[in-house]
Amino acid sequence: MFELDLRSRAPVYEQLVEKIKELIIYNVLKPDQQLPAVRVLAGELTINPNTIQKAYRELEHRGYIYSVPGKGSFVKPAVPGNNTARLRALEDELAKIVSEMLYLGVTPQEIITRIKMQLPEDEGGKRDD
Amino acid sequence: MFELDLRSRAPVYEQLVEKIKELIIYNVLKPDQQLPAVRVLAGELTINPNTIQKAYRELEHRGYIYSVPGKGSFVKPAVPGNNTARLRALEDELAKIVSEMLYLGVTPQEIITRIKMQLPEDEGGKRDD
Amino acid sequence: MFELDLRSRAPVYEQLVEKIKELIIYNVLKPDQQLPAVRVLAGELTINPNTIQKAYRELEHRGYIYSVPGKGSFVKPAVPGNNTARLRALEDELAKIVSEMLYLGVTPQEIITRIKMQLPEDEGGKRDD
Amino acid sequence: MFELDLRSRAPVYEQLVEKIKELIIYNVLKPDQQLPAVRVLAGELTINPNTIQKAYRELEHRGYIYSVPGKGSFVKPAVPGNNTARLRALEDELAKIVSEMLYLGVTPQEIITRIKMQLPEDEGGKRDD
DNA sequence: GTGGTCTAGACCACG
DNA sequence: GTGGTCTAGACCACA
Repeated sequence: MFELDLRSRAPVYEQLVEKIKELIIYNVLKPDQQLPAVRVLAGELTINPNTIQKAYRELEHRGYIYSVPGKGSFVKPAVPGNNTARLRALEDELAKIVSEMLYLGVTPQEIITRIKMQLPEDEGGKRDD
Repeated sequence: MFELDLRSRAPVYEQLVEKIKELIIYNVLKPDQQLPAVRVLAGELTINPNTIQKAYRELEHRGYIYSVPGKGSFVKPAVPGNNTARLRALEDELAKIVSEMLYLGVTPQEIITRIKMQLPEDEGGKRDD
Repeated sequence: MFELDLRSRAPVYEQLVEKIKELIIYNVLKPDQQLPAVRVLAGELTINPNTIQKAYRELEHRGYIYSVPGKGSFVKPAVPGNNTARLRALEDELAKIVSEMLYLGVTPQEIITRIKMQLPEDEGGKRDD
Repeated sequence: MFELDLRSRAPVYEQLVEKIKELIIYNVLKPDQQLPAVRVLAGELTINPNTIQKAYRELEHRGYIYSVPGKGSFVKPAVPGNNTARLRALEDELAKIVSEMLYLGVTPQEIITRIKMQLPEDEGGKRDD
């Protein structure tokens, strides 16, 4: 499914949160799809089940998944317009990154160009699903 | 100068690093400008001088400031074109943020518009110095 | 493991950095081998654990080791071809040393001979691992 | 005569010692040649005369210059065969550098080649004087 | 048990 | 007066 870097300073559970969050954002894990069971994933990654559980708990807390007791954990569908707080945080981060690129000497045109490369075409603007 | 969140999970010295880095990137602290003395800043923020020093040393390692023993700590002028590694990291972060904004329902046009608002105008677009 | 000179002008943590770096370079400490725990080494050398940690962090910054919180500190395998800056610095040092040897009356042949003695043989010249 | 980096972490007097030592080693300052007077050099470099004096004292201590009270400081001629201690130290440094180059992936042939480039021709082996 | 953070307080070198 | 070093000792997160 993905790989962990056990040498990283980042705690394993944090890496898990980030990886799974990415899979959700990139639409690899679809809305309402079930996540691997804690013990299964723990077996595959050969890490402690408690660590998986901590990651799932954190993802639930951040609003990316929901858990049904006795059933498992599932991807929570994004509700457009209901995440103004998160969006504001993202804009702050984006502002910081853009500022740092300017500070490092990247021209405004360059920045726009690089961002456009990461966006889907204007016509339709479909994501891969 | 700025505020710290002593209850945050992030270490105090890391918060310091981030805050000061922002002040440098946003050009509030100009190149070669002297930073507050270790003991002075420690007094203002009511934290231990060692913590300030740890932050300053970290900033020095990351290339944002330089410290001269007996003289003080100063903002290091950026050297354009000498930070390819940092730029690659920034692009990765940027890609992740853009993806998450798309995931949350922001349209590509919106994203471009908001970024352009943060860029200086092409004609005479100097930053505040 | 090694000895420190507490009366030296060089800070204790710097001496530690140099000694450990040597052990890594001379392949006494092998890649991914675990270093002594901070508290253990502090006990053996009868110096403060914070001083050890400062040395370890410095070694991490310089790319010789990596530390995983809760796990320990380990020797970082060298990545050939990714250290042009360090290599340039080494060549400068080398030039200075060679010049001083010439100044002190050592002949060029002597210098070459002594260096060759330190190099592994071309055929089967493996270092001790 | 030369330049100092007032932004460097290295103390000014240490930089002076290194620079002057280099000038002697590279034979720019010839044996028994008089060094600039303390106050003159202090004026040229716009630093404190005490700093110059400290550097001169250090150079005298290390055997590179000698001072005649009331006359000034002069370059001390090197006496071949009378510096075994210094030579041993240089060989240690050289061994360390060679080891680090090997560690960083430079081949033995490369190392020999680079050192030979810094040596005068075998025939005669004259230095620029 | 590991590395990491933080404090309180002393001492040093530099200019 | 500046940054830097070091100690002693407490507490925390992670796995």
